[in-house]
Amino acid sequence: MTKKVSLKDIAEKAGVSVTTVSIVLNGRAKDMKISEAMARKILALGEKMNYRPNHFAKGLRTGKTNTIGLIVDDISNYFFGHLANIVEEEADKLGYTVMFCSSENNEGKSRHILNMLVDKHMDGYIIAPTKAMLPELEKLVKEKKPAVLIDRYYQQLDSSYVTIDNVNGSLEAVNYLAKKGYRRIALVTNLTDQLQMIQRMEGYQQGLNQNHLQLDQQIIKKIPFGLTDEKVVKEIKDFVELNENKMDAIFFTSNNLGVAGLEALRSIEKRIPDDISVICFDDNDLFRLGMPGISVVSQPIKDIAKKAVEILIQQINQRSTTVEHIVLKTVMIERESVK
Amino acid sequence: MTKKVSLKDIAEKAGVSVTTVSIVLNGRAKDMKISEAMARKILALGEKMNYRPNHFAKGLRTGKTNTIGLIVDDISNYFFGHLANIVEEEADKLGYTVMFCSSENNEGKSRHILNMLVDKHMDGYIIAPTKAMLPELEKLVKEKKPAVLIDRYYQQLDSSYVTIDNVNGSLEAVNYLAKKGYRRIALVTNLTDQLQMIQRMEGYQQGLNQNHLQLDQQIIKKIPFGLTDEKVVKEIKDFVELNENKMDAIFFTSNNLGVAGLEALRSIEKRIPDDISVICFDDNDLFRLGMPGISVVSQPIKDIAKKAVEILIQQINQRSTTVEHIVLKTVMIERESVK
DNA sequence: TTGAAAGCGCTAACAA
DNA sequence: TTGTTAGCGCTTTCAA
Repeated sequence: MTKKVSLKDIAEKAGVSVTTVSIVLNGRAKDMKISEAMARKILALGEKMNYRPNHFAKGLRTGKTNTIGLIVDDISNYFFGHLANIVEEEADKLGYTVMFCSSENNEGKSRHILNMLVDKHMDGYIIAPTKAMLPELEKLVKEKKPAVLIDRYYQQLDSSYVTIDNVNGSLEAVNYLAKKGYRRIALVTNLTDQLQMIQRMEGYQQGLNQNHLQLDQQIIKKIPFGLTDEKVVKEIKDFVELNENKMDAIFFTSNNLGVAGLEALRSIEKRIPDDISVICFDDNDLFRLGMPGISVVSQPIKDIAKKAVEILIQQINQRSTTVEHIVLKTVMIERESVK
Repeated sequence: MTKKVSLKDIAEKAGVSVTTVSIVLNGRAKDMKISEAMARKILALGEKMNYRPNHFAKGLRTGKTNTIGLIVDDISNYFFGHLANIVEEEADKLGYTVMFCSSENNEGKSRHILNMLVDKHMDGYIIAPTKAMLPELEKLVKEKKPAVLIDRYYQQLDSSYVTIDNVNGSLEAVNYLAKKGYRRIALVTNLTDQLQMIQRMEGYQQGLNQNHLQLDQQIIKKIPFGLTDEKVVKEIKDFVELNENKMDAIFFTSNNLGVAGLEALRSIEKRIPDDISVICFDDNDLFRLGMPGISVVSQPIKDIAKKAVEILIQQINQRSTTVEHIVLKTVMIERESVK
């Protein structure tokens, strides 16, 4: 009862060799021309004895784990949490479980967790990459390990990825504000060289250009990663207070920044949209249901996740080496934060 | 370069046996009285050759995976996402990775994922249990596999758990409303026999009693699990519209219900707190920063997660069989949703 | 149509 | 202080 049932146990009971049992239990009875009767008997026995294959042994032989590794910035973040949810759901349908790690956008941890996952022989990886992972990622790519990047990618890395059109998303946001007559559109983003942020910044600049607005460094705030939530709020608060007469709208380039931004604005009693208008990259419950609702550039999270899993599993199964670059569209959702 | 380095490779290079290498690389050189020089040499070689132990082989021998399984309702949920984040962080500090699955409060999936995790030999489990898992859980407990339940537990299961004082949390919420003069406090909860919900219901009833209020089934709504978000909103909307003159406040017993509730109330243009007051079990960004802020009974998510990991790892390491029952306190946070 | 045997990489008992 | 060896449970030649 308590002892684990192995192939050998079944083989003994059935009076056959482990080989035969292995073949049958792996559904290759037909291929190997095992007799119907034998196959049925073994299958029944496996069922009855509640045989569960030993993944270690299997893995040791085959190198397969049926596990995919997921690395995100922070699983408690709205975007990544929802993404992880779909990834797990899709993976589960295909018989995979997922191991997740949060990089926390932290150099040390980034490197370390990817190594950890590689050591544990994931069959494939879905990764929101970090600069510190680059060497490891290059190794993965060189060894043709299945991997799909999400949210951002690195040009020098010849790897599949699924992202969104960040430039255009930002551009739309700025155009939208400009059309409403805003001329002094502030930007709150992260201090980083991660591509998605660079691109959102790029879209912002293009937007200003298209609308003949001057880029003003004074109303651009870049917040480093790794600060506590309170710190971020404080930074934004100080930034707005210092420059309030120089801005009439603020564009937050992420979920997190937007949430912190709302908190900051509230703390200095700025009313949205009366005192200042707000728009944000990424959606969440607060933006959707808070008063006022916050206009956003939303990402198709479900599609991103599904596509990433799809591509990854394809790579795993067929060892297809075609590198896929998927760029999905964002959707502007107008709410009440811009008047 | 591309070939994996094994103990044997190192042994050959060092001119010793694999045993010696194994011992040294596992940090047991001192115990086994391996000579300093030898140890240093092997260590250096391991480093240089970039040795990475094969987890399959190790697992096959030792049964250890250095992985813990985490089962939550839904990783994209605020409560569980934040919980998972801390679990992963704490586990990582101790050299463990975490495999997560969302049960989605779905019978079939519940059973299936627990089996999947067991098959993959997690060293331990942190589980928000579901009724469908009960047989499997009993087996786990009987076999003394390290496991800690969170959020809820089952009386018949002699297992460690970390929860909060749900009864008292609800009681405080009702008392708070009653003190403010509310007499017709509606309840929106889930149709389930999960303990945390039963207890929150219990606290609600006690609260009514203590304040000499009548329990009125008409203003109690129990929403089944598994509905789409839209469906939940619809249910709440209908419920409120049908009974609006019978209620002056609503108590939502979870995060999800609260969010859906706000959406429902907005859709029928009920103003909080002018038309109706609202209080919710669980906190989140929307409640904290939305206008108006929603008063909540908040859970100490960090403490729950940390405690769960702590207990679990203790069990894993010392195979301590002492079953621990931790019940943490909730904190009422007053905001503007009750006037 | 089935079986014997090797071996994946590691650890631990036992020997030396 | 170090080495020999068996074996964890499985898959896969190769042989029968």
